[in-house]
Amino acid sequence: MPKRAPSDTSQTADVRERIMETASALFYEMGARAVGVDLVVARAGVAKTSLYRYFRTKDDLVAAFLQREDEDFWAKWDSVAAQHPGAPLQQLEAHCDWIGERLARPGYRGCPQLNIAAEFSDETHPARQVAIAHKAELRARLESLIAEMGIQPASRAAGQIALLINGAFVSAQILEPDEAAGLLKQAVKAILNAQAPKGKA
Amino acid sequence: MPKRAPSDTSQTADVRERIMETASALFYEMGARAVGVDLVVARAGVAKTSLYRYFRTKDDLVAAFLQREDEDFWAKWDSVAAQHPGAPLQQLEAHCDWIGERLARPGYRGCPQLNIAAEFSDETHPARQVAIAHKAELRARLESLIAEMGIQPASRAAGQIALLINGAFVSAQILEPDEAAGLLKQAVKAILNAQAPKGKA
DNA sequence: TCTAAATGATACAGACCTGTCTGTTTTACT
DNA sequence: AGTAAAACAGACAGGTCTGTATCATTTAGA
Repeated sequence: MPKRAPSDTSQTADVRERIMETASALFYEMGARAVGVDLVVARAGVAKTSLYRYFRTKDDLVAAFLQREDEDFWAKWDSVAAQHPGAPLQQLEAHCDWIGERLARPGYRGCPQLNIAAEFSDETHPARQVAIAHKAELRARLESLIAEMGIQPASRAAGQIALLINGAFVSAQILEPDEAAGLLKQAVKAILNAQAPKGKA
Repeated sequence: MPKRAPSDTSQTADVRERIMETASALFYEMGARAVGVDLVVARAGVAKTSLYRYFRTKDDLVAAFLQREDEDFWAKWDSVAAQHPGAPLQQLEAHCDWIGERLARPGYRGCPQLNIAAEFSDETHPARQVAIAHKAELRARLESLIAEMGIQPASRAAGQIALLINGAFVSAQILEPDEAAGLLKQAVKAILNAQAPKGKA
């Protein structure tokens, strides 16, 4: 008596992919430490042996979750940037817009990278490496955008805006979420205007 | 054979206080979920029964930890503010200074309130209430400082600076820590100048 | 000094966790 | 159709966790 018809519809999805999706949702919603592998496999409708075939340990699964979030984030970033080619200021504003949009989503619970970094203090944890790389990448992308605007030193303004973005991530769940979006955008403008040699806001 | 002489020196400290101090250090350093009560009592040199006499559950101990951090934070805030009576701008700058100093301390691992909020997703968790109240208090204090400066609307600039401060907290452990301090201070100035009707930076 | 409260030491219950093992069933490919 | 890989199902080991129960010991006050 199989619990599900063998060639059921819609469950043709890769087993690995189903595990990833379920684990991602659970880890983000409840925190990685609060979610056991038994819950993941139960929710995913998958055997525990399958999980451990694709992921050596639970820590690896957590790292894979962050890696996936990282890729999704930059894919979105790239697609938004592509809508304003050669216009760094418009790009930055557009990024603030979609990021701000996410902050106001129901169930928003902060930046996954920051949350996992808060949960796992061990510097050598595989997921922490992903988080650090992610934040370095954010910093680098902001810096090149700002350099494109002709603002000097680009590193300083980029760092300030990185502070603002990370601050918006963590503040959205503590303060009113829809407020953070507006604050972020206004503050970014203020930072840019303060540093710009030729202010053309 | 008692492991410690009964009236030993320096251990006359309250049992409850010894538990609080040990738990605070461990929770902050490793994360509350990663620290078991057995580790706390072992480090504190205290019986588990004593812990459960003063704290009904571990969650209560976590909440007490955050409460204590909250009180220490505002005590420091008040003492710094008292050094610049009637000078809100100097106060805000001084706050940026000591906060920036903390970010660069060895072993800095972010804002305890934000870390615990990231670890415990349950909205009803007692510690989460403390964290939310703490961040609301930060926002309120910033707002009154900025209103004192004559900047309108105070709420907006306060929100932007709250974003910056929270961003500095979480970014310090990801980026270079001593950099965050400078970025914070510069960015706060930029925000103030952008909003001030009469800029006297 | 006597007594009551506080503390210590430790075992324990019950639950949960990660990761493995075994054996069966389903899928996919030839 | 036949075969090998993949997936399922479920038990299980070994550990950790929270919270309680038991009993000895120490402290503090009358």
